[in-house]
Amino acid sequence: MAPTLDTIFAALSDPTRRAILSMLLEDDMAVTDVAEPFEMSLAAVSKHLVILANAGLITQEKRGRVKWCKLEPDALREASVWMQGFGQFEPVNLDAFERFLAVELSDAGHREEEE
Amino acid sequence: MAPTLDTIFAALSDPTRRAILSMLLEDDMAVTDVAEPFEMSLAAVSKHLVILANAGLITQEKRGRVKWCKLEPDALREASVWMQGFGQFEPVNLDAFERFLAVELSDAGHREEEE
DNA sequence: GCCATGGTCAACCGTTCGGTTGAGAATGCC
DNA sequence: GGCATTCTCAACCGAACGGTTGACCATGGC
Repeated sequence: MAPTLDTIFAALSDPTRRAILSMLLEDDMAVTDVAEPFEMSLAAVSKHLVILANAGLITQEKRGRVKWCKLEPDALREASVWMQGFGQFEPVNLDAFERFLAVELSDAGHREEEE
Repeated sequence: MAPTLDTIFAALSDPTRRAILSMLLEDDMAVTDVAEPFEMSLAAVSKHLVILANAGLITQEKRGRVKWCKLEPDALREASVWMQGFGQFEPVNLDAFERFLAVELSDAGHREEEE
């Protein structure tokens, strides 16, 4: 499948997949190792990895019986460029990034109601 | 509903909703006017607008019997900041932005197969 | 008051999504 | 060869998604 904005944003919309991307920031990993911290089956994680690969966000390379997963930030750039059109974002704010990453990893989604 | 990375990226994953955002770049619009160019019911577009509003990407304000939709780029900034962690993106490349926007608006998703 | 306009709600429908389980292919080890 | 390890495939399941239609409020114009 070809990466498109559809597939990229859809891939990013799932917290498990974003967590996987965060893990791959540190280093390349085998599928089994990616799956280890998650409370779901290996098959489920394998499917998530396929979705990330179809979106172009990772690549997978098989060496022996181990399949290595590698982050591919270029696809994110495509989506980022699209988003840039909507707000003249100021240059990267790494403080804010770490803040959001922390929220994300410690179970996001629990904020006050709005409207 | 509170905007989260989940809801923001999910909202952005649909081409109709991205097209709506592009339209709202130019000016605020009434729901009926937003719906006009799409080949789907008003109710369907209204649902899309609710999803965009829940993601914090737009706000809706009712004046008289007309409900005005307004782009809210701040939510995009949140997602953008998250993405920045994955690639040290160089400063905005507007040529690339226009290229992708053109692809998007002229019916995206028809590229060659990959792997 | 009456009617047209603007928009949402509720019910429904087919498809996709995120997960499970069980089987099985491919590789590495001894 | 035989067995454990790594990973995918296929079938299934319930929930969510993207759309429809029809009923229905609420507002504005006359």
